[in-house]
Amino acid sequence: MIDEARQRRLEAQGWQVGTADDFLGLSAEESAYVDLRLRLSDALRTQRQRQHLTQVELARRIKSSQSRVAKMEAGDASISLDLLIRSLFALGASNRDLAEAINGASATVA
Amino acid sequence: MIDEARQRRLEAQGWQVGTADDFLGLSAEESAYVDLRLRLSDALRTQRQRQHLTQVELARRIKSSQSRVAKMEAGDASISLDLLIRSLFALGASNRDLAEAINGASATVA
DNA sequence: TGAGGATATGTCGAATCTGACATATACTTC
DNA sequence: GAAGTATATGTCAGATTCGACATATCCTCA
Repeated sequence: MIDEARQRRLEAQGWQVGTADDFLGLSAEESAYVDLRLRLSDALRTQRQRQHLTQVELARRIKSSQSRVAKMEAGDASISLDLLIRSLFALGASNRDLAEAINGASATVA
Repeated sequence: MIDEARQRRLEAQGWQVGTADDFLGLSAEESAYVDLRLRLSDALRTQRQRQHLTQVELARRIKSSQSRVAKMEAGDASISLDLLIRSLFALGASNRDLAEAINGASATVA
């Protein structure tokens, strides 16, 4: 079942999903927001790997740490959209690239 | 001169631009980031007005305050992309809408 | 003129996010 | 299986962003 896998991934990333408001109870805004984060996470990892950079190298470039980069790519809840988007720009992404990452292929799990 | 007007707007919004690194010295990442914020600000105001909502009403909807909404629309530096994007979603924006706001008409001043 | 609604600006303590670091796990290559 | 390299996870103090509130400015209409 798709939703189970997705819920597991979301919960692993620190989203409170399973309690009072069951997963399917996420409001449209909430799920749009979470989905956006996953898309950007994926885009970040893809771009970094495409450029043959290690997490350490990217971290240095954005004046952050390897652990932050790992968390960005994992979709960790402690990472802001600001940091994700700044990082994509640091990898040379344009507005067009960003728009494509947001609007392109689904970030859905499984 | 375009850049003067833009610099004034940026400085008014709290970006440190005029000191050591002159405006034209903003790195590609920095100006992409600032430009993105302006685009989202504009999109937010446009969408709010299109829906005939006051700042107070939007604030209530996103569980924030009128002053935050005003600052969002002003491109104030104390506002995160997270809040801006969450607000757009709260106004019913889709990923496609968001992508268009990011990739569409320039947010350049004057 | 002035009352009322909408928006702008400044400030605050609380909440969230940050970089850094330590440490763990995973995968090669020897 | 040790050493080396890459990535993942947990924690923390300091920085940033938050909602809320007070207050100011700007319109419009009577």
